[in-house]
Parts: sequence; C-alpha cells; structure tokens
Amino acid sequence: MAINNIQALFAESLNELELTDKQKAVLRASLTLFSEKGFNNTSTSDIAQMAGVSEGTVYKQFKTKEGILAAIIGPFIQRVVPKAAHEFTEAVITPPYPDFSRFLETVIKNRMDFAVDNMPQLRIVLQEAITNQEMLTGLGHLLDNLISGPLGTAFRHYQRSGELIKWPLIRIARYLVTTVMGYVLPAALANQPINTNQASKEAAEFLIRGLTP
Amino acid sequence: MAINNIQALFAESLNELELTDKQKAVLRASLTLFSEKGFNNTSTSDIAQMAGVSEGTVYKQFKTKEGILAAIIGPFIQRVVPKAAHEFTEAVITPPYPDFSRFLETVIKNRMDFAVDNMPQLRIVLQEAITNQEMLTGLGHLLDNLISGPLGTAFRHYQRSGELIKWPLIRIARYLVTTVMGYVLPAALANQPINTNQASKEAAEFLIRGLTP
Amino acid sequence: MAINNIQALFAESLNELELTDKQKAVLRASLTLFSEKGFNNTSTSDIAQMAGVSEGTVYKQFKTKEGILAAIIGPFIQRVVPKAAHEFTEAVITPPYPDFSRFLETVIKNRMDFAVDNMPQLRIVLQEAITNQEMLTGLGHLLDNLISGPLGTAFRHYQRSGELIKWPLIRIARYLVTTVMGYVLPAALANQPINTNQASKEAAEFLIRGLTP
Amino acid sequence: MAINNIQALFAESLNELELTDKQKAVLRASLTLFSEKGFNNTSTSDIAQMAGVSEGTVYKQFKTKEGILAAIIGPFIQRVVPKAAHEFTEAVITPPYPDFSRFLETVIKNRMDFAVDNMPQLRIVLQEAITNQEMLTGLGHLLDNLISGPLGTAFRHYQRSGELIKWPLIRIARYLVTTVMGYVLPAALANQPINTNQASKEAAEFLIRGLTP
DNA sequence: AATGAATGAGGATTCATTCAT
DNA sequence: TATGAATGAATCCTCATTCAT
Repeated sequence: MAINNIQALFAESLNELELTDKQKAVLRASLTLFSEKGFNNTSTSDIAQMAGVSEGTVYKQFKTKEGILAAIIGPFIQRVVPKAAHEFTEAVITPPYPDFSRFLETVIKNRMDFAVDNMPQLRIVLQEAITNQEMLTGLGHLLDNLISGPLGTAFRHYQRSGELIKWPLIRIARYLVTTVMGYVLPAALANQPINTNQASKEAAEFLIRGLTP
Repeated sequence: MAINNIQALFAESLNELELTDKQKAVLRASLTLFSEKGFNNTSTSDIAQMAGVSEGTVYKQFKTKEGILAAIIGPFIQRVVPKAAHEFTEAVITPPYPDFSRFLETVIKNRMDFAVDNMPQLRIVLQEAITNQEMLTGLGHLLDNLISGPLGTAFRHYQRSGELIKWPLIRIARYLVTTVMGYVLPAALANQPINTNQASKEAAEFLIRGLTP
Repeated sequence: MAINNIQALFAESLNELELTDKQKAVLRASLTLFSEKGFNNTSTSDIAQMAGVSEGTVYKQFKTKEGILAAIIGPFIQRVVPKAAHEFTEAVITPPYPDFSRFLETVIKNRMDFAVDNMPQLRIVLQEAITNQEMLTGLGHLLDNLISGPLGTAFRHYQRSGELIKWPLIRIARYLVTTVMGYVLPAALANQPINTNQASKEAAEFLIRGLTP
Repeated sequence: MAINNIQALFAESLNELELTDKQKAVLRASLTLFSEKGFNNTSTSDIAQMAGVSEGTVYKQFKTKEGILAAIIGPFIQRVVPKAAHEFTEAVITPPYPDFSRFLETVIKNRMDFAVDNMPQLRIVLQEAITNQEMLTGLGHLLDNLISGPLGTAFRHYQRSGELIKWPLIRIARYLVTTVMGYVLPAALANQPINTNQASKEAAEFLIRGLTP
C-alpha cells in the first residue's frame, strides 16, 4: 500500500530532524494555522498557543518564522513530491496499463487523492507561490521533471501507440494539470471535500475526448 | 472597439470618487505593491513612498488599508467584471457566430486579453481569495452569474444545434475556465507575457475536441 | 432683568472679536463637543464637521485648538464670571434683604440658575481644572475675589447682625460653594436637569441650620 | 489597625494578577502619569519611559491602554471601595458610638484619610467620571450601596434616638459627601496636603449643626 | 474669508525574536 | 530542553496644523 500522504512522509523527515514532541507540535500547529489564516496572518504566539508550548520553544529548532515555513514546505517540494512521484511512477509503469484511458484515470485519481490528503500544504504553497518567485520556480521545475521523467515516458508510449495526440508533451501536461486543478483548487480554497472517484472519472472522460487523435 | 481594460474603466470609477492626483497615485502604487509583494507585505509607508506622498494622504480618502484594497478590488468585482461581461455578451450575441468553434475562440481570446490587461488585479484577487472566504464566495457568484446569464444562453444554443456536448453547463464552464486559467495563471504568477492569439487558438482547439459531441 | 446666561454675554465677546458667522459656528460646535466628549477626545475635524465648515476655517481665527478652548473658557473666567458676579452683587445689595435666610436663598438660587444655564462651560472647566493648574489657580482667585468683594461685605453684615456664625469668611464660603456644588455637580456630570427652586430651598434650609449661631 | 490605603490593598490584587516587577512598575507609572497629566495626555511611551521598561512590556499584561486604566480603577471601584466600606462598617458598628457627633467625626476622618491616601486614584476617577458615563453610573451605585448598607443603618439609628434630623437618608448623605468633598477635592486638584484631623473636626462641627434636629 | 488637500509627527498596538532562568 | 518575560522595530492610523487656490 503506497503512502499517499505527506503527513506520513512528513513525519519521517521530522523524525530525521530529531524534533522533540513539542517541536513537532509546533510544526503541526503551524501547518494548520498557515493553511487557514495564511503565513502573514499567523503570529508565532498563535502557533505557540495552539501547540501548547511556550514562545521560546517555537524558536528553539526553527530560528525564524520563515524557518518554520521552510520546514513545512521544504519537504513538500524537495523530498516528498519527488518521492510521491516515484511511487506514482511505479504504480503507473509496473503493471502496464491496458490503454490510455485507464492510465489517465489512474493518474488523475492518484493525484487528486494526493491533493485531497494534503490540502493544508497545498493551500500554503498556493499562497506563497503568488509572492514568492523562488517557490514558483521550484514548482515549474517539478513539472519539468515529471515530463522529462516517468510521465513523459508514458506519454510518448501512448503517442506511439496512437492513443494520444501528438502535441508537445508540455502542452498535454498543461491540460492534464489544468483539468485536475479545476477540480482540486476550488475544493482546496473553499475547504470542501471532493468525491475523487467521480471527479477523476469526469476529468478523465473530458481529457480523453480532448487528447485522443 | 470595446474597452477591455480595467485600468481604463477603473479610471472612471476613480474619477467618480473625486480623487485628487495624489490619491490616484496612492491607488496606483497600492495596485503595484499589493500585486508584487502581497497585501500583507506592503506597508502603508511603502505605499506613501512609492506614491510620492505623505502617509497622511494615504488615509485621507481610504479610511483603512483594507479600504485601499477594497477600492482596488471592488470595482474589479462589482462593476468592471459585469460590465466586461456585458460587452462580452454583445460581442457574442450581436453578430451570431457561424459556429461553436469561432464562438469559443472569441470568448477565450476576449477573456485572455482581459486577464492580461489586468494582471496586477488578478494577482491581488488570487492572493486574497485564498484566505478571504468572502472574496471566494464573490468569485463563485460571478461564475454563477455568467452561466445563468449570457454565457449560459450561448451554451444552450450550441447544445441545441448539436455542436456542444450535452453536459451540465457548470461542467462545461469549469473546463472552459480551467483551460483558460491554465494559460493565464502561470503568466500571472510569473509576471510573464502571453501571446493571447496563439494561446487562445490552442486552448480553443483543445476545448473543441473535448466538448464536441 | 439680569442676563444670567453666559451664552448671551459670550455672544458679546464674540462680536467684539469680530467673528464671522462661520467662526461663531466653530465656537458653538466646540462648546458642545468639548462639553460632551472632552477636549482631548474632540478632533478639529469633528468641530469642522459639526460647524458645517472647512477645517481651514477652524484655524483662521483661532491659531490652535487650545486657542479655541481659551476663546470659550477665557471669557467665562476672565470677563463673564466677574460680570455675572457684579450683577449678582447688585441683586443682593440694592434691595437690602430682610434677613440672612432670604439672602442665602436668593444667592443660592441665583448661582444654581447660573450653573444650569451654563452647564456645557461648567463641564469643560471641570475637565480642564483637573489637569490644568493654571485654570485651577484662576478658579481659586475667583473665590478670593468674591469674598474680598461684595459677598464678603454681605457676610460681614450678617455676622454683625448676629444672624451668621462668626467663622472665617473663607470657611463659610466653602460650605456655601460646597453645598451648592452638591446639587449642581451631579446634574452637570450626568447631564440631567435640576429643579433649582426646590434645590435652592433645600440647600438654604440646610445652610441656615449650619451657619446660624 | 485597619488598612486604609488602596495602594496597600491594590498591591494585593496586583499580586493576584501575577504581575512581574516590571509590570507593576508599569501600573505605578501609569497611576502617577494618569493622575498628573490625565489619561489622554499620557502616551504609552511616557509610561514605558517612567517605568523603565520597553513599550512592548506595557502591553504584555494589559492588552490596551484602557486596560491599564481599568486595572487601576477597577480594584478601586469594584473591590477596594466595598472592602474599605466593610472595614468602615466594623469601625462604626462594633463599638457603639456614644453619640452622633462622635460617629460623624469618625466617619469623616475615616473617609478623609482614605481620600488623602489615594489621591492619585481619586484624581483619575474624577477625570474619567466627567466623560465616561459608565463610571459615573458606577459611582452612583456606590453611594446607593452605602445608604442601603451600613451607613443607612447607622443613620436610622440616630434618627430614632433623636440625634439626627428626619430628612431622607439620601439628602443627609448628600450633605455629608458634599462637605467632605469640600475639603478633599481642592486638595486633590491642587495636589496639596490636608490636615485631616482639623478638617474632619471642622466638617463634623458644621454638619452637626446642620443635621441636628 | 474660506476651502480642503496635504503634511508629518506622534500614538496605540503587534509581533518576531532574544535571553536569563 | 523549555520557559515566558522582555524587547523594540515596525505597523496602522489619527490629528493638529499649514498653505496654495
């Protein structure tokens, strides 16, 4: 069973950082608050309070407030996403999917579940991406890596088999990402649940129509 | 030629507010700074400095910093978008478009140009929408209005003529918005230009494939 | 008929200052606002607004906000009170009162009416007296003047006639002022009306008991 | 020996609030400054400076400047005055006073000492009472409580024994308060000392005359 | 004389951060 | 390690005052 939840992976990285329970509580509280109110609207005293910890403790491990943000987002971007991508690759490649349609549906379901399971982080990343160019660049690279990596391989495979239109991969990826986001973002922003089963089926249906030659 | 630029329409509303040159400078500076650094990371002294004005002047017309935000976003949401929607309606309805393909391309080009022409506002709205539920709701209503208004009419027309798939309008609208956003958002976030001619052609091509029965 | 109303006398001094209608309106508004909210809690823009005047006009005649206060309180202390005292003297001396009791009642009624007619000024003076030593000194001098003036003459007269206890005049004056204030101050502070007829009768009754040998 | 000093009782309540030395210094400085210059004319930076503390510390315990005022005045009104009243009751009731004259003298001395010992608070309350209706109401209730409480009991006792005139208690209380205030207020306002021994004797002498049948 | 836009110093308040215990 | 008191710079905002028109 694949771990499709950053919280779980996150816990690992936190352990590697040798965090005490209180410091982990700080991160958990920060995750919640940053996600709900935004980084700027969250004070370190808010964090301390929600974590049931003194303000001093907040600064023991993480030198600055931005340090906390980095400790939350860093793993998400630098370690967790690629790791998840790797799992995703395996899930995709290992059992060769019968056709593009099934493949697409699986990919979409996979990513939607991922998003749903990590909404708080997603919200934080969204917020920061708008004003933080560095993060934006990072996100761009992620997409590039996906295309030049396992996803690209799969795409080319289906293009050769005539099931996928012969547009540049980047264009295909854009529609894929974009369509998934069309379901995920509204839910993330409004903090509402999604039925990922139905949503992924719908999205796949549309994408198949749009991307089949 | 329709005015497809909020700055222009915005100027009108500003004039109606009877703002002095300095007060307009305050709004211009705020627009720029909010867009670049975010509302929270922009101080009123930043604004005053960029506007070449004293801090007192910043507060003469707009009672609070949030008031400035409202003065920027309000017209965007409450007056300009509907107005733009109206123009867009005319553009759509008046000369009955030969086919759905042309219609779609026009709509998309129209909205992309609109977005490109108002990137700073778009960025600000995006930022705020994440933490401000009120704004989020407002945006939702906008979409509803479009569907129950002119856009919905057009959609139903093309559904009857057999050129548009008979999905719920809200689903069709989602893919439309989503696909356009797929081009606009990256540009907005990275502050990069788009070639709206090519982008709208590409987007329309994909959407036609996905939405034709 | 004696003018027992500072507003009326005030009007004169204002005329002598050659104030325009608007500037008078400034003083009237200031009187009201200072009395209700206090000097510190009244902004010059409050004044301008209530006076129906621009902020600039507020400063045309009165160089500073304190200048307005002075223009209100000055006449009260420096000109109006002595003037009223003079009238009061006449009322007292001219028709030699049959006995101390009647005299006292008249004096008290006279002063209570005066206070009631000028409550706003009274409130302002009270406020300022607490933090403004200068004003406090001024008030002290007023009392001295009364005693060394007409009131003292009358007191000595009734002491000689055996109707008034032979305490130092300052002590007698203290009880007089104090007892009147006991009726006036609560009303002034709570902005409530007094029945000066009954109040002065009560006060006189008590004072007669306390001050008759 | 009864504690007749709010500063002392105040110290208790402060301890209960678990204030640090610096925070107590903030209250002490505030007491002094509010009393001398008035609440409005005292800035939080004034307080910080006099307390030898940073401005941040001023706000650690008391969330707002008004909070400091409340922390000074609250105990005075809500806890200390009733407590003092209780002590005063005992002092009055326990050893049945030989006559009304002695009773009165004791009461007056007691209250005058109380006032003298707490002049700063008295000044602050006076200032605020003028513009703050809430406080005014509170003061009114205090008087009511006194009359319906121990003081009223004593008054009725002496009325029955024929030593106190049979006026309504509220009227008698007015003259009592008023006469004491006649000695206390000028001293409080001018920040001058009183000889409470002589003053209370004088005041009692006058009141006895005025209130004996 | 009157306006009202503009000023900028100052005020209350917040908050990330430090440090002695 | 954890605490939480303390800091002080920074922030939003107010307001008395000035001045060009």
